[in-house]
Amino acid sequence: MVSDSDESADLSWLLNDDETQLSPCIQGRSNETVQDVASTSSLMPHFLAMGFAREMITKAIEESGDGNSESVLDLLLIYSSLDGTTSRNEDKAESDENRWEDDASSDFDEMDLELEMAGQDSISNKLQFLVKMGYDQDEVSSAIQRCGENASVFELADSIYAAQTEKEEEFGDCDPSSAHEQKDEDKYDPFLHDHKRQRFDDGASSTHRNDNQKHGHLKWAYGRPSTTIRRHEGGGDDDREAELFLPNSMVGFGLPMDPKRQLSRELPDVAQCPPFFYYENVALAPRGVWDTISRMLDDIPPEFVDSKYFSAACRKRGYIHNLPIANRFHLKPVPPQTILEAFPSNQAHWPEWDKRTKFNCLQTVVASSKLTEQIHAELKAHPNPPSPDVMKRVMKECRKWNLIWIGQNRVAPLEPHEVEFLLGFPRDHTRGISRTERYRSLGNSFNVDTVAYHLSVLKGIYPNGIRILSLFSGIGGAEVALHRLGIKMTAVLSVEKSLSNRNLLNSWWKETGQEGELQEVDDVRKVDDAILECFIRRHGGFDLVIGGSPCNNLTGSNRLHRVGLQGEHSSLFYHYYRILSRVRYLMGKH
DNA sequence: TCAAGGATGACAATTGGT
DNA sequence: ACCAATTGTCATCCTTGA
Repeated sequence: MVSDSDESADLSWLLNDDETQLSPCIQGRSNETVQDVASTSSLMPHFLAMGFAREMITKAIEESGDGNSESVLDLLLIYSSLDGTTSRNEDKAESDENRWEDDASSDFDEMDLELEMAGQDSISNKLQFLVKMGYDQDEVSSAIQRCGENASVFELADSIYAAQTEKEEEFGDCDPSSAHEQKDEDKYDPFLHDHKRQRFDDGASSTHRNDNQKHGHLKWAYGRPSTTIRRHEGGGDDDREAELFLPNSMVGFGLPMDPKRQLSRELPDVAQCPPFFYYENVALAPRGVWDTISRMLDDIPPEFVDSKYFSAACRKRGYIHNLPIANRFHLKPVPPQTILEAFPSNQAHWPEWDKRTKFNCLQTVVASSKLTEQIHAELKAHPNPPSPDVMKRVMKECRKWNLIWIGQNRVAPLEPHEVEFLLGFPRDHTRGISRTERYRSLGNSFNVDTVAYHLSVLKGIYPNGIRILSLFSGIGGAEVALHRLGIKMTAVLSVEKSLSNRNLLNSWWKETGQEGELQEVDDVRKVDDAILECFIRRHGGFDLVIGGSPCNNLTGSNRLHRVGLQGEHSSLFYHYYRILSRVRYLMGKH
């Protein structure tokens, strides 16, 4: 129930201490240029808070020349999208073997070298970066002219796409009469291109960026701590009901059974054109990560959802998408909502002092036998029920490792098929690969019921089938969700690095008798215009671009390399952005 | 395949001050 | 009673070396 009028209210109360610390930098952005040394040094904590490495920031500040925070950010994002490793510049002289494993990366390496040589010229950097991303050089040049030299790479990419859209309009590819319907969210037209682009057209990019930044906080109001919001909403009985909609309950735009769920929202103009896209990642990422992701994906605020409202296991995730949100429906049959409903046979051994009703997030690894044996030994040695101290220790491990009771005083991790069940996959979906692999692939996957709830709106829109680009497909959570929704997949381009996962998806595709064409690619970095254009020529385009990029460097479970979006794996997010941009451009061209 | 390995951030509860 | 600061509790799509 976060309406626009609420959002436009005074939001200074949303800013916590960390954010007030950032304000000098944000203010710095609103100035045309920030050249004094004091302001430049203030950029460091700002970008550190965004998750960039210190060396990378130092390099970016040096190379940006003018110390303008916006050009520094551009450089940082360019570095990040080139390679996650921040130390690579010191390693320049060394061999390249540990950087990219395949040929697809070689042009990025060249690009990096060129960046080195280009030195101070950030305009040239941007131009080269965008050309390397696949944009036409002339188009980039005119975009720089339109947006000004200070425009960020996002704005430039955005502007190029806008120009394409407008060109398309001139050729009459789009029916202007349908433009009147776009206000009506319930009648979302997936083929409606937006013509009223004015976000970056006046060239005052830095002030716009500033507005976007502030707006970002506005839109994130529902993502803030409930204590603050509750205070804001005032007292009375409404508080009880309001809690359902509060951010920390992570219900997104509302649950299926909730009559007061939000039914419409205002999407940025740029997001109101095909294809639909759906992006997923862990909700509890380091500070600033979702801000960056959101900024790159049309400034759409994430929909944070905990899958505990859809299954017997928690799964806190953020989803950024441009799907309509009215008329969502729940996948049938509705899965068991509690642990004991899911596994009734374990009730006999479940001690009454284990009050869990939901599992925590299902992870990629499970508890060792040593741990479960320790617990067994400890409980056996103590009276029943055990002392509060023992009880507390046991419960801590049970919660941490999602253990279930399989006998008197005996606990065990979930079996792979039980994890499949909890996540909404068919039984033995991952069978055939090693046990360890199964846990890892499942732990990295979607919760099918949650994703299907979001995707259910597509059923009415595409009665004849859907063409999808599935990035980071994994074991095919998106495909399974669409299949279970009864949405026919006429063509799928699936990108997944793991061979065993690709094999799984392939077998599932055949076993379930899919009539559509499944094309598999092994690396997002190999997805170029040629591949995309080939698919588009063959099938006419994409209806949905879906995927969740690696969370390895974002999740709290990673004790060693939780370094944020620029991490080795998580930086692949930028390829999601790149590919989505290319798909939009190429579809506009055809 | 197993076992061992903390840090970060959200939130609740508490404290301490006015 | 209120606000701010502090402390406590809890959860987290994991990596590495053996």
